[in-house]
Amino acid sequence: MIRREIERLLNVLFPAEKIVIDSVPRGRHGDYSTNLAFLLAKKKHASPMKIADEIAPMLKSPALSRIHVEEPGFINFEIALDYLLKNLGEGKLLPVIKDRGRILVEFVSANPTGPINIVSARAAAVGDSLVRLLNKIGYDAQREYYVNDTGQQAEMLAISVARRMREIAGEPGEIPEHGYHGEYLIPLAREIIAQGGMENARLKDYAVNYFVERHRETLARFGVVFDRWARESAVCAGEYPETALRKLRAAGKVFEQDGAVFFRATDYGDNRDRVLVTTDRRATYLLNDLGYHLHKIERKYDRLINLLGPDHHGQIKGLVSGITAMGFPAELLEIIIIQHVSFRKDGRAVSMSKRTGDIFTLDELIDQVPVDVIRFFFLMRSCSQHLDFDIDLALKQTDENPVYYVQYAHARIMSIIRHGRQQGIDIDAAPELGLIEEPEEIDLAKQIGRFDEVLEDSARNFEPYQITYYLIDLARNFHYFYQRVKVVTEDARLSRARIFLIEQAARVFRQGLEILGVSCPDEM
RNA sequence: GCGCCUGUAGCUCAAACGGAUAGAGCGACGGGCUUCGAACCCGUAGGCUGGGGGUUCAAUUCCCUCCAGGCGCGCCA
Repeated sequence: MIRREIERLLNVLFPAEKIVIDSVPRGRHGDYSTNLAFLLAKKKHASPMKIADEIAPMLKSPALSRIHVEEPGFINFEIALDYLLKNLGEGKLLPVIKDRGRILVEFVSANPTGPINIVSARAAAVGDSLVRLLNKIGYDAQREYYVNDTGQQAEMLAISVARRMREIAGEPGEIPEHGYHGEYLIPLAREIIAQGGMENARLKDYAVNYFVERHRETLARFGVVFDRWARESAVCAGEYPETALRKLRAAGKVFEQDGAVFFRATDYGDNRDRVLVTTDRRATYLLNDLGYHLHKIERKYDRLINLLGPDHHGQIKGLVSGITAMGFPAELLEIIIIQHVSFRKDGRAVSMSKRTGDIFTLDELIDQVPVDVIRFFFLMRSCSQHLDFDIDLALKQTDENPVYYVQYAHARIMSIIRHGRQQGIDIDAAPELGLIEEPEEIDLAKQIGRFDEVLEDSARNFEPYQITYYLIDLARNFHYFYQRVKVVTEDARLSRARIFLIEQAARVFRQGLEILGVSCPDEM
């Protein structure tokens, strides 16, 4: 909340500059600093120090107690504690700005041909938290799941299931090489047999729906509920792919070659042109996907965000250039690649290939590790980082496990407040904020006041992990504070003021963990 | 071969848009409970940020190049 105040202050005076506000390194004076003097120095051909000295006296705000200049030209700002505490008291914790816009986040979208694997699970955690975050700060964000229920994959699924059914009946039958070999098809095959079997076309739909339902259940166990399950078949039925093709053709970006229809993706920097319609007149995945995105755009979102697995980065160029070619701004679509998860158990890497059937599914993971821990671990890394998931560490209920570290801080606060109440502290009385003056208290208050900045940054970068880091850091800060400052003492007024402070910390833990989709118990 | 991602302490990772002395956790070593929850806290050791060049007042961050690892390069999805 302070940073925004400084931004406002500087923007009024220097609206043309691209001002950066940083936090000041530890051991130096101040809380925030700006590079403004360096920017102006270049234009005015003066020394940054001189300019900083000129600007500093012009800056005045109730949010700032002190402004001073440091070599080689930084302007440092110190937070006015009374302003900070007063704002915390008024509940200004979240950077809520009304009507920021409508955002659609599409994620997981696992093919309905088998269980949800670990990379998709990570996407589920990230996507869900992203939506929670965006909604919390004033966007209208929704979760969407795209079901690829047409094309060769679905056919192959039906064939594989049929083979499994024959196998159960005692007839020999190999599953084709590109079919699905996983044993997870066996229960489905039995289910269909129990219903007296069914012809091929119905079997395909049945199998697809079976997995869509499994996915829905698994994700619900994981705490992720989608607002909408879009079907590729429905998109096709609505003739969206045809419309996409027409738009591309109108833009002059379509040509025919060897009996197939191509999109001139190379015009947009792709390394080759992409097939839209095959020689046997079938729409490719790209064309259907472009149609699907037309469908999204038609629903009037200000922003479309897609989370994709690392093996899909090859298709980004095609999709983005297609959207651009159809006449939509490239910024409309934001694609985030969620990098791989390598998974270790008993010091051994576990393979996740769907083809071999040696799969580590989200369900299996949830069976072994608490959902709180899984989600927290998935949100501890930037999406662009490969993630090492150590299941042995995840299972530890000790201080090594950061989830409990954060939850413990909150439980501890709630315990102190209970204790305070027992000691007769009037929790409902207005706190005298002026009594807060110990350095540990001030540090804690300042860090609490940064929550809104973390949410802003996190939302701008689409990286919920920044919140995770912040919460761990806040927990550390609180535990340190706790060790040095006694909250509940004989001094009732002081106790009340300190309880106010830790109440604010507890609020941040609750809000933050809620965004991560992790529980926040009062006792543990 | 082309494209994307990654390389920071023994291990796992931070450091948004270039900013000041590169920070945490785990592991190692040494301390701290008659006091609000020790699932906690404090201290010490540990770094040519993969190598080399460049741009800049300022580079872990941007550019070039090399090295190493991961992934992707179908008229599959």
